[in-house]
Amino acid sequence: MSNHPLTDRTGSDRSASSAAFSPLYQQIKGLLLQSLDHGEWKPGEAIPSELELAARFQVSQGTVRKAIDELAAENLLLRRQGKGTFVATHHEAKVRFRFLRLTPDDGKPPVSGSQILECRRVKAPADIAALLELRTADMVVNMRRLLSFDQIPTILDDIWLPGTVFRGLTTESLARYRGPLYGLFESEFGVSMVRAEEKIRAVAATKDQADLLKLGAGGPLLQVERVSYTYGDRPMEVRRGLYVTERFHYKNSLN
Amino acid sequence: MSNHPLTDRTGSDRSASSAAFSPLYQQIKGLLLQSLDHGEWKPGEAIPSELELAARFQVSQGTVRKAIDELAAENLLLRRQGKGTFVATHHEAKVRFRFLRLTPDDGKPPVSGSQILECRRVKAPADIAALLELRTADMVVNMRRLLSFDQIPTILDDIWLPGTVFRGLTTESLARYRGPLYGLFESEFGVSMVRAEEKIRAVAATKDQADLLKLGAGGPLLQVERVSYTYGDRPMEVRRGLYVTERFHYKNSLN
DNA sequence: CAGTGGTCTAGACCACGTG
DNA sequence: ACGTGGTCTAGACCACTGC
Repeated sequence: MSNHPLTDRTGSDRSASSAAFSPLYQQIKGLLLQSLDHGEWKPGEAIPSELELAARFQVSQGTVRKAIDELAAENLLLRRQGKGTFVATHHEAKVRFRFLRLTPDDGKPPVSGSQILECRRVKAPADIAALLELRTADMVVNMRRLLSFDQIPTILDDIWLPGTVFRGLTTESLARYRGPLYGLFESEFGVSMVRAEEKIRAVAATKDQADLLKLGAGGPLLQVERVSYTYGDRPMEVRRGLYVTERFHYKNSLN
Repeated sequence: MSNHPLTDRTGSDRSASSAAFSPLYQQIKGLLLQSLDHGEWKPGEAIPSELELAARFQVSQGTVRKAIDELAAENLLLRRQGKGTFVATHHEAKVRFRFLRLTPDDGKPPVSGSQILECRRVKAPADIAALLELRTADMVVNMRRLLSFDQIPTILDDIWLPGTVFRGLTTESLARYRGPLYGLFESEFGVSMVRAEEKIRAVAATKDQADLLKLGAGGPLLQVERVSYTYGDRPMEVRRGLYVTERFHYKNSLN
């Protein structure tokens, strides 16, 4: 059988063993990613069945399956036997802790509350601009909030978002919203967070931080700097969090 | 075609849709895990080819492949096209940072040094015994060490190991050894660390800790409590590390 | 050139969820 | 009863490694 019409994967017709070789299922995966990015299927919705996709891309079901397998392994898609394959969403109880790794020491799920301290539009500081791949002249949304668990102030977040994407994000709209922030980003701004990188340090609380977190000044805090990415590894959020780790800890698994 | 002879996967011959259903490839995976655990193939060695394993287990190559795929995804096996499939080992430069997530801020790989402070055999304290699934009467090896990067003291480790498994581990044998500790565990004690769970906190340094780490007392430290597991999720190490995060940070990826 | 893992296909049957 | 994803098989061919 000759090469698949999708693309000539090797560069010449009959396997010249040349530069870039991309398996068919990777190309399918790329096409699926594009459809997800373009919003052809929204978070929470089902994508077409494997057989439909196989017909659409003119490949076998097995090849589509392998592409979907990888996207499911990366948590972009969710397979449900008998029902279909669904676009991952942050509007789900079980997914709530995919990005928040702070866990109560005693395991009891806490009652959480959020207080918006500030939300304004400013010119991007140099470090934030670099992380978000913007120019320093570009506008960003800067928001600060205090999260409490069981009424105890626990997380102080300082969040930066690209201004052109997150127009209309205000203290009021934030205060009205109940649920995870990434759910709001999905529904209101069409931004799906797909992956994040965190850098973690121990720092001493400043006076201001200590006051907000009801702590002694100089007390130890876990500093978590996060950059979150949408489809295509485009950075969409910088978040600097300060965690009080007296009744909670940051949980991580190593494989 | 009737059920596979390995086990009757459904409980009755013709799919009674009953309690426990385990796919064939999961059973194969279990058998491979057993062989790994029993040391049939040692770390760094190649396991038999997919076709050989298929013949041995009387299944198709595709089924063996799927079992191996999962073990490779869990980093227990390592596939190398054209060469074979190998048992993962901690004796490898590229695997050195699978468990150590502390990374230099500037990205330059540091020169590392290790100093053994103490190594003794004691009765297991209650908390350690619980984590290692031992009785408090059982003996454990307790070792403390100081790791330096670029001559700067950076990590203070307090390590606990089950005494029956790690006989003959002494300050001298540790001092002689160059390389990652988990490599030593593999070669000398036949213990492969396969997975670990970490709980991370920010704490203030005590006087003793500050002295060893050349820090001001009360300074912030990253406290990392790790439990490491071998095959079969058997806990084999408890490690309490204190990290200085001035020039280094703990790196984590969220998916 | 032979052997290994990697890709792709086609088809059969199973388990799950929903009418 | 039907459609979905999940398992299993058999066979062909490709890419990589080493003799």
